[in-house]
Amino acid sequence: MTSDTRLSANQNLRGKEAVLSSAISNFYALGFHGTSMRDIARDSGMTVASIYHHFSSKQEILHEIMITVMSDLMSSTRSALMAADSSPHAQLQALVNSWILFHATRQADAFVASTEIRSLNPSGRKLVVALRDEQEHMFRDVIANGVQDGSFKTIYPTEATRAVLNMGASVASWYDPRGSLSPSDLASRYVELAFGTVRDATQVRKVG
Amino acid sequence: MTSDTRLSANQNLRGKEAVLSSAISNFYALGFHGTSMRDIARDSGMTVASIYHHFSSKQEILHEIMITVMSDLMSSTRSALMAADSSPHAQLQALVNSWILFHATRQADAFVASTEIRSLNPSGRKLVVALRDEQEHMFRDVIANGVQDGSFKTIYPTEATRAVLNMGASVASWYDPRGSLSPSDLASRYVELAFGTVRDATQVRKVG
DNA sequence: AAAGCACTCGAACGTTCGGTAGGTAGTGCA
DNA sequence: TGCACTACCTACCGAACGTTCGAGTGCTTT
Repeated sequence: MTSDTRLSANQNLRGKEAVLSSAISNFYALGFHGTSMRDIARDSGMTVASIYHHFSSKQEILHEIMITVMSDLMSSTRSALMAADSSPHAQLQALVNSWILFHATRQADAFVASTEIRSLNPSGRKLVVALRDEQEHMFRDVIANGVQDGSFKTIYPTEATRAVLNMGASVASWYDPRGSLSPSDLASRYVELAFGTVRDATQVRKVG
Repeated sequence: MTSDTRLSANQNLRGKEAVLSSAISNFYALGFHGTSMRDIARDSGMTVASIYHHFSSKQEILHEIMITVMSDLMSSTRSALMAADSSPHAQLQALVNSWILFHATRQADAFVASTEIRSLNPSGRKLVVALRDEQEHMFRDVIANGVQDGSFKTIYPTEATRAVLNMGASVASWYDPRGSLSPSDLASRYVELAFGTVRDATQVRKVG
């Protein structure tokens, strides 16, 4: 019943999960290097020494967060893609929709995953960059297919891909869930923006 | 003549400028909290104590960098806007073009300015956020004008504005100047992407 | 020649950092 | 009852942190 108003919802978690939750909210607010083990300990209701029972280093905490979040993101978009029918239009819609939903509903996770890649050590970075590249390929392939079958008209598919990915990722840094726009409303707007960048002239053709 | 290959081009600078240059390349690579005063000192060819003759704190170094870069960015876009003719189409083109040129040619500056806002103390942050808001208004006004006079067809001008700003800002984090695409080539492609998000159907109309 | 000033330095300050040694309480199982 | 194991603790470590001090050094102005 009694709850102290802390950084975020780490209250009822125990052990590893409490550490991860606290670490994410601290990394989100202060960055990896701006967060101390004492910060993480305080918000997880543990001592620093206890954290080292679950993790061998601060770096390992970041590593686990990054891998988890990137994997979740990948499986979200992948399953959205598989649920969609095979037209490039439907596929891009599904991808962008799930991409925005993720970045709007798991803001801290997504923000940390995209900004703290440089704080990983070389081996961890290599792994995470590979995951990110795989993710980018998913979008690029769908857009390339759409260009090939004439669904999309863009002559810059590479830049369009990156633009779609980046405009969506930025959502994590400014979206305010207390505002009037729900995550799924936002997602449908970004689907339209994405179609704009690949010049899928939905609305224009609808009129004619 | 003799030059040691260091992090970047801080070699021939003296005093304050050497400190700022070194600080920017270090903040770019390691982040504000990941950079120590000793790092900055090493790459500026000074001792730590000497830095404190020019700046009262590490925080003040960041503050000066942020204000300078944001002001430069604002005056770049402002003068591009003033040089363009008054049509929303020409004005958005001018804005996006200068926006991308800035983020592609001054990558470290732009990246630090956009990622380290949270590392500023409250008063500095307030100031920088105000500059950023003013910058956003420049874009929003041009897009709003275009919607009003029928040049642009988007029904989500607010999201389109943010998308244009964010996809452009991300350029600083991935653009490789050694690649085949020059900053101005990249800029012209992003101009097209931006028109796509506001549904200015340039190419469609050109055909008819 | 002297005084003032901008600039730089080596050497340290107190504090906080990531991480560790060693112990205690509780649980499950033989 | 005794052993192994998980989960957590108090107390502490050496190293690195941002910052300061007092002492030069070399121009410029008088």
